[in-house]
Formats: sequence, structure tokens, C-alpha cells
Amino acid sequence: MKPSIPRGTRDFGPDEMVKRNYIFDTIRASFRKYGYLPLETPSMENLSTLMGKYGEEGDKLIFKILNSGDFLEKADADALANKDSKKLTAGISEKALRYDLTVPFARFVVMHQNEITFPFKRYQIQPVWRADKPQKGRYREFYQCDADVIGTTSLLNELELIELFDEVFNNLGLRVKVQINNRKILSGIAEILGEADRIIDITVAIDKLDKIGVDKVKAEMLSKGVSESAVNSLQPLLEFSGSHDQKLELLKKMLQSSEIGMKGIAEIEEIFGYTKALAFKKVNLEFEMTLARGLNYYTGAIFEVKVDDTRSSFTSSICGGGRYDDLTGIFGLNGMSGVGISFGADRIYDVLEEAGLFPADATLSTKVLIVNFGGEDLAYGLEILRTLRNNSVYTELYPDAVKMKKQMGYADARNIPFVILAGSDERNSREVTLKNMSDGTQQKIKLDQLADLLK
RNA sequence: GUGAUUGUAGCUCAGUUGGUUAGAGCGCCUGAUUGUGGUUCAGGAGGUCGAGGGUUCGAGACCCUUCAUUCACCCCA
Repeated sequence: MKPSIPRGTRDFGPDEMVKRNYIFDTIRASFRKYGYLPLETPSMENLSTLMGKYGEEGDKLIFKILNSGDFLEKADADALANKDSKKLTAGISEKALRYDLTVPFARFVVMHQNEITFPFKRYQIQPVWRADKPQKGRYREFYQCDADVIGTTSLLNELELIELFDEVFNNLGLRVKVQINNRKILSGIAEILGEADRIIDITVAIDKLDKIGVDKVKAEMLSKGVSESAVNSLQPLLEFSGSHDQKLELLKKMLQSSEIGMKGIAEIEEIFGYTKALAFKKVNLEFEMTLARGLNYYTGAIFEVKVDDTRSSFTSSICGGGRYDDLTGIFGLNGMSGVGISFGADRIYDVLEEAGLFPADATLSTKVLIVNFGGEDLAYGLEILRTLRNNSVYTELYPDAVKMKKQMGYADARNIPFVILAGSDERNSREVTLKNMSDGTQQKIKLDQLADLLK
């Protein structure tokens, strides 16, 4: 039988892993620089921990784990007979693969609230799983790199996270557009429209504005049951095309009677106020009223990051995030506001690959290969190997005393820049022949000078 | 979940209105070259044409089913 792996999952060979680690290392270093502490949580969570946090669509995409043992024995007989999958699931699955890192983090905070010093800043780099149908930039197993602060409502945290975006993408050499909005503004809009309970439908529709246009957005809202008068009063906002400041002014007028809406605007203005003194290197920060995000738990600022580089054709977001005022509340800990961002490492990889932004030295591993001549020369080869390794030069000795052509071919295929030839001549004079593989030149070097030369 | 797309050698792909033994480039292996890779030359291995069924004297090609792929929608990192 031909082996295969589940759709939407991938193997990562050495070439890819070296580049992936470059991304992880870059992000991790920035997280640590900003004072975030590491955390890991289990791949699986109790299904009840995850359900209901991501919206209706999200819940469907959670990978459920079948109970072990004779799970049908305990299954709901009616649900089974009626083929009611949804109801049946509750009885046969108690665990699920984590869907993101934010909800497990909230669960962790609640469970360890007495040990944690707040505000708590943590970073977490782990895979998550989603039962989506794969396509470009969309995988069923992918890594998220999260940084969150919990236990503080200060908008300085939002500012810091924007700076963190700038730090990471500056290190990766990628220009990006950071879009920011505030859920309170969206709530305010829904409120003045008299459709407060349809906020999700309204925001999801507004989110598509630049993709499908005003008319289709209106049509979608109507089809979701939003009243015609409400849709019409939204019209000026949808069709508005002015500067961001002007748009905020318009919003202010529209949302005057909405306390929550005005709060959202004030928050956006405060954050932009902080950034005035800053010069971002790679980030272009934009207020984007149509940014919605489907995850249920966001209550304040929401972020999305898109590539701003002509060398990449990537249009979907590569990072996301936002503030959640009460994610821990469901688990019994109230008044614990948090805000966080997530880097989509796999999408960032695709972008860097497409734009040719991986540095060349990110792909080097072994620096020197020692040719194995076998016999009496082997002991000398081993001595050279230890000398170089003791001096932290990445060195290999070819394990078999096979034909030189084969050993040279190995160095070539592995992109090893130097090869050492040390046979009886070199051994007797305590020298080595050092060959530079890129230009083909070679020279004799005293063994005791070799390590310094290669460092 | 909806709609398309494509499955032929390790990889990228040709393969005419159905016709004998299914091809190319790259890669791989061997040799030219017993202490020299990447270049060159000579030779070689490698295929259940995604799987199952059907039509036909005859199927890689046509039909059905199925699985997988890629892409768009949806949603999202």
C-alpha cells in the first residue's frame, strides 16, 4: 500500500525545518525581549472547554476525539437512531484538539490564578488543528505563535502588541499592514440600528465590504433578517470614502447616542494617540472599520495583519488578535481582561518563500566534512573531528571509507562549504588539505591552526 | 458544507479522432577518473497510467463510481 498523510497536514524535511526554525526563533526572541514568558498546554482539551468560544462556524471546525473503549455503549440511543450527529457527538466525544492558543491560555489562567502574578504576559508557540477544507495558505494543522497579556485593561498593551508586530516583521524583513478596529464600535453600530442581537451577522457582512461591494453587503444583511431601515441607515458609512480621521468623525456623529460605540472610538483614538510619537519600521497601522473577525470572544480592539509587499501574492491575513474582556468568565474567573496577538507561522513561511526573504545563512548546517580514508588515517581523521568540534566548528566525518567521489558528492549535495582531506602525507606532517567547495581551491594547513581558520 | 480543477517514472510534464513494446527533461545509479564534488561523455535502473467497475476486437485516452489534489466560496492564521 502507498503511504500517505491526512489532507491538510504536511511533513517538513530538513530544508523546510531550517527555515521554519528561523521564523520561530525570530518570533520567540522578540517575545522574550518584550517580557513574555513561555507556556505550553496539551494538544487536546476537554471538548466543553473549547465549544462555544469560536462562533457557530468555529465550533464545526473543532477536531473531536472519539472516546476510547466501547463508546457506542454510552451513546445517546435516540441520537444514534435519528442520525443526529450533533447530539450524538456530546456522548461519544469528550476531548478535542485545540483550535487556537487563546482559549487554552484562558483555561490555564483560571486553573492557576493563585500562582500567577498579574498582569501575566505569556507567549506560546504550538500547533493548532482545524477541520477546514485545505486550500492556499490554509492547513488543517498549523503553528500559531501567540503573545497575550492578561489582567490589565491598559491600552498600552495594545500599543505594545503593535510594536511587537513591527519588531518581528522588521526582523523578518517584511512590510505589513496592521489593521485595527474595535468591537465596541461594531456593537455601537448594531445598537443604533436597533439590531443589537444581530451584531455577528452585521459585522460578518460588513467585513466583506471591500471584497463584494456595498450592494451585496446590504443584500447579505437583509437575508440574515436585518431590517431594511437599519440597512439603509448604514448606507452612508458603507459608501464613505475619506481619510481615516474623517471616517472616525462620521462614526462619532452616527454613534453619539451609543455609549459603547463612543467608548470604542475613544479607545481607537487613544491607541492612535500613543503611536503618534512612534516611527514604525515595517508596520503601516490603519483604522479599518470593516474589520470584524468571527471569533466570538473579542470585545475590544481587534487586529489583523496583511502582507504589504509586491513580491507576495498573499491576500489573506498572516496574523490576528484582539482584546477579550471576559474569556475567563466562562471558567469562573471574572474581571480578567486580556489582549493578545497571534502570528501565523505557516502563512508567514509561504510569504517569505514567495518573496525570497529567507536569508542564505539560515540554511547552513555542517561547515566541514572530513573525508574518511580508513585504515591508519581514520584515527587522524577522528582527531581532526574532535579538535574542530571542541572549537564549535560544525563538523562531520564521513562514516564509511568509501570512494572519494562518493564522499565529495555527499559534501556537494549537502552544501557543505569545506572538505578536509587527511591521508598519510598530511598525517605524517600534522597537516590537513582544506578544500573550498565553492571555488575549488585547496591548501595545506597545520592542524593546530585549522580551528582558528574555520571559526 | 457548496462549486470547479487535476491525477501518467522520485520531481515537472508530453502522450494526436481509442490501435502493437507508454515518452522527454531534471533527479538517481554505474563507468570514463584507485586522493577530488559541482561541468562533460558513455551506459543503466525506475510505470498496476490514483483505485474499482463498464463500453470495445482493442482503453493512459470514452462512460460510471470512488479516493486524492489544487483553487474559489464560507471561515480564518
